[in-house]
Amino acid sequence: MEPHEPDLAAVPVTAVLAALADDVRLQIVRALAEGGEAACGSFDFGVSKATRSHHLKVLREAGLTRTRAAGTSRLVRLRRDEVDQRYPGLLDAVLAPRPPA
Amino acid sequence: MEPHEPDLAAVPVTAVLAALADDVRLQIVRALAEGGEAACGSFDFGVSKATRSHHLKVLREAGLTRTRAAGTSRLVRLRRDEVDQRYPGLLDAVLAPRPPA
DNA sequence: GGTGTTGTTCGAAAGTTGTCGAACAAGGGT
DNA sequence: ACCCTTGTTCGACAACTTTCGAACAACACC
Repeated sequence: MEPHEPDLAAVPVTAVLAALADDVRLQIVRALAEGGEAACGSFDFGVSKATRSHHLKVLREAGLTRTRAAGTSRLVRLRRDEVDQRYPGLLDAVLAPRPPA
Repeated sequence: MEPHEPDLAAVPVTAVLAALADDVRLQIVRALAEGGEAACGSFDFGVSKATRSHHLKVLREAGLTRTRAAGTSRLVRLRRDEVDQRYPGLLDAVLAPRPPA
């Protein structure tokens, strides 16, 4: 089955925000923003692979990432341009390094 | 008891995003961004007053709004400057009118 | 004091989410 | 063919969210 990667315009804002409103997922997005394309397995943030797979699905279905198969792996990348076009400044605001709490 | 209005720097990004990731709350924020200070009761988005009170609490505790008493009412306002300082572009990105889905 | 308006808090119900282990599927090696 | 690696899916469970009505608190006004 083809992965479900909706047009960003078809995803409600609240779904995009909800996708970003999780610590694990935010770390994944941060890693993708810095490192470009990466395999699912490279996101080891202390959760099981089932959980990781779930989070990647949430990001994908929120229109934030794309996934393509590559051998036994799957490579994930951020849909940066599209997100920036529809929500200019959002990723910058969310991912920017911030003064410590 | 004084309303709990944390310093924005003390609120995790994910909590801010989660606060915005709800339809009712986003409508409230939108109304505040356009109309300035407003009484709680002015946000009639088809939910009961108990629910409305809950959502305003979430926004307040995410550091997004301030509330002050005024007679029998409570006036709510967006902490726009502070939010813009800590998350430059976030509110603009989220509240901007968007091309229809 | 009593009455009405405005909000908050409580308790409960329904739904959603994050998490896991186990089972499964698809590829690449040897 | 066999196994190992990499991910996805399933079923379950706990925790959190959204929502409501009802009860309560605070204030204003007659």
